[in-house]
Amino acid sequence: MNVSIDIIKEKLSECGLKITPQRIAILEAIYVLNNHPTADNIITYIRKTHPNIATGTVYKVLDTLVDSKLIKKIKTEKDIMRYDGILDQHHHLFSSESDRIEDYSDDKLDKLLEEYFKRKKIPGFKVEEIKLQINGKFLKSK
Amino acid sequence: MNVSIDIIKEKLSECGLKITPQRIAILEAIYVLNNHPTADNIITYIRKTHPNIATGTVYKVLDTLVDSKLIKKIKTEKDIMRYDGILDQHHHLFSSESDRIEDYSDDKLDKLLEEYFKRKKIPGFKVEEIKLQINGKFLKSK
DNA sequence: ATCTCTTATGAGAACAATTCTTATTTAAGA
DNA sequence: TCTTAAATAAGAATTGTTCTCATAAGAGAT
Ligand SMILES: [Mn+2]
Ligand SMILES: [Mn+2]
Ligand SMILES: [Zn+2]
Ligand SMILES: [Zn+2]
Repeated sequence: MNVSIDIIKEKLSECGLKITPQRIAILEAIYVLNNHPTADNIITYIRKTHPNIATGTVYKVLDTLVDSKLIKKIKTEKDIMRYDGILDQHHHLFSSESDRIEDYSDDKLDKLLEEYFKRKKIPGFKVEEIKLQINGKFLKSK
Repeated sequence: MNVSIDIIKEKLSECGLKITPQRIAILEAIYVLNNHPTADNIITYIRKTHPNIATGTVYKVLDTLVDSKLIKKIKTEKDIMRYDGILDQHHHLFSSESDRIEDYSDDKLDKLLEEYFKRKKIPGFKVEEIKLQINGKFLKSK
């Protein structure tokens, strides 16, 4: 991902959020780190340039960004939250061997699912979003 | 769900696990509580009849049951693990307003996905399991 | 039924991720 | 520049979970 500081500022103010160095750093970290970082990944990253951002602030900002829909939380089986800066509809590949999570975009599949659920209603439930959780193994080499 | 103690014992020994009152109580609780209980839900439930099962034991047993594939963990956006005693392939409906999680089984959909991924290979990844995470709102009542 | 051995459990301390509290600082509009 | 509401730093507190270790209890062998 490649998002300039200016774009980040713009995103923040579009959401009616005050523009602070902490928020910029954290949102930028999520974009740079890309692969679904944990709060700790983000802290480690931003401390290199902003050594005095407090841990609590990072968690607070992450919450704010989630509430403002600038980022998303990812459901995992571990006691660690992970964050996603990519907002376009996509699914996730979860490694059954490691903590690796990769994006998987597939318009054709999304169409297929949309079609399917256009007919097949789920009684008593209003679908807002469908995400595939694809579990498996990544083959050799990164 | 309606599983007798005898069936539970059978399941345990099939997995080569010692049959203990704690394991029976916990597995039964998961079946009775049904809707994807937390460790705490399970503790509250079993304490009614087994007031002295230790908290640590419950977590230990849950781990064991997951390892033995008698139950499954459910990925959520919260810092609380949830467990599922239903092993047949099924998906989950996640409430965007509450912590409610309901099962959703759909053979036709599973067929469709299987078909789809028979052709469409994901490069560098070996799919083991595909689950839909269906987010939305439950409509009134229940 | 008893013995033996291994495994499971209870109690409570420890831990890691996250949240909360409070004094201080800062962004942004007036 | 002034004002004010909102954000942050620091560190304590909480929560869900894991760990440690002494004791208890399954289960196969006798
Ligand atoms: Mn935790
Ligand atoms: Mn926690
Ligand atoms: Zn993603
Ligand atoms: Zn389920």
